[in-house]
Amino acid sequence: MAIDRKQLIVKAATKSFSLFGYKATTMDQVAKIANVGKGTIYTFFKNKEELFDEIISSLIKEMKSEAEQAIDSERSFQENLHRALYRILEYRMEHQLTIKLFQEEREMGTPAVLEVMARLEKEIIQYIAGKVQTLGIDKGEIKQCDPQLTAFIMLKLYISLIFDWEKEHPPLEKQEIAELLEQYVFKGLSI
Amino acid sequence: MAIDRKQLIVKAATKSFSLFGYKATTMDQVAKIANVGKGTIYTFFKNKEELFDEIISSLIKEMKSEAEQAIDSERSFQENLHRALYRILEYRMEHQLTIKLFQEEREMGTPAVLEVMARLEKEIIQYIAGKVQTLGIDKGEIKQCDPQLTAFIMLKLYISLIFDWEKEHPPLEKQEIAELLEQYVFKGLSI
DNA sequence: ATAATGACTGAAATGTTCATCTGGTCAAAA
DNA sequence: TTTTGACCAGATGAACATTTCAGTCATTAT
Repeated sequence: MAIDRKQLIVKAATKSFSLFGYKATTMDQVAKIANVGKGTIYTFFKNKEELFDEIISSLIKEMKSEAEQAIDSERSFQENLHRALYRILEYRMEHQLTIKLFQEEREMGTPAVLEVMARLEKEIIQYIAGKVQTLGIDKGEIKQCDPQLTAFIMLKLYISLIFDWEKEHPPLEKQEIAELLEQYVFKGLSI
Repeated sequence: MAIDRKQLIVKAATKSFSLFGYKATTMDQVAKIANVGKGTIYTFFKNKEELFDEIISSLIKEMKSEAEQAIDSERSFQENLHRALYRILEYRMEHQLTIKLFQEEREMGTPAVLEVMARLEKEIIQYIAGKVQTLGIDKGEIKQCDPQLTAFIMLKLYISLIFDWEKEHPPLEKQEIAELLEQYVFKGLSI
């Protein structure tokens, strides 16, 4: 069977988006890296944005899978929530694609990138909200609360503590953040 | 005695910054509104940025004064913290100058504005941290905790709940935010 | 004397022009 | 039927021209 051209294209595009960002990646460039004609890309994807979206969907899937691996049914809900959130934000800090896109969002405000980053955040909150419901509320580990709002607050809190705090102060260790989560959120939520 | 030219200039500049933002305000414009020669401005202020800084210093003073008025020694620390923070963010939403500058920060990223907004945030955190120490810790109303970190978390939490949450959901009422503060932070801090 | 002024200056921002680039198409080739 | 790259219209940005503006200082007013 012939080589899987679609996969070649996706790989090439991922590489280029990671290296140069969304805007600075040209379809000619993607075609060249993938060793296909430019027209071929358009037999698999309606346009540049759809190609981008498909890559982001994979990214989201992988992030969820990473978070899922961080969860350990032997541990408490609180520990697991911390581990999942921390894993997600670590993932964001470790991967060239998310770093580049985050930078492009702040520095250039490319609309397609803004859109996609909003979707990413929404999906993370959705995922965390699910865990708050199933691991926290359903299992009786925490009080009744709005899972959406709780997930939203948790994510914002983590982003503030990891990314904003260190703009003016020495960065917080993973352990310190876990303790803050305990101190500020769980003492209020636990039964 | 002759008219107070310095005050005229400050008033004119405040008006222009509020209406057009920092970048779009010209010194000629300020001079014209103030009915003084442009050179006169430079007898009172070294440059445009120093004039801006003086106006921001007044703004900070007024914000603190507003917050101070919201605090009522009869009430609990928790209530007072909520009232002070909410008052500060209300102030930011109500005043043309802060609205305009916030917009200029996001949309244009004018360096002088970024700088000044960072100072504003720092001063708010400093102020709140002081209240956490004197009203909370010293009076024994809450546990020992890092006042800086607590103030930082509180402010970020409030900004998220007031400004970010409503990007995707119906806005939260003042009362709801107070309850979230109670639920997520105070249950963990109170003795 | 001192205080106030606004015409002036150079640097930086902005507008304009035009050649190049790029997302997307489609007729031809494989 | 699938793949391709030459082609097109609109977007982009480099190069240059023009305007704007923060800040100065010689002159004027008090």
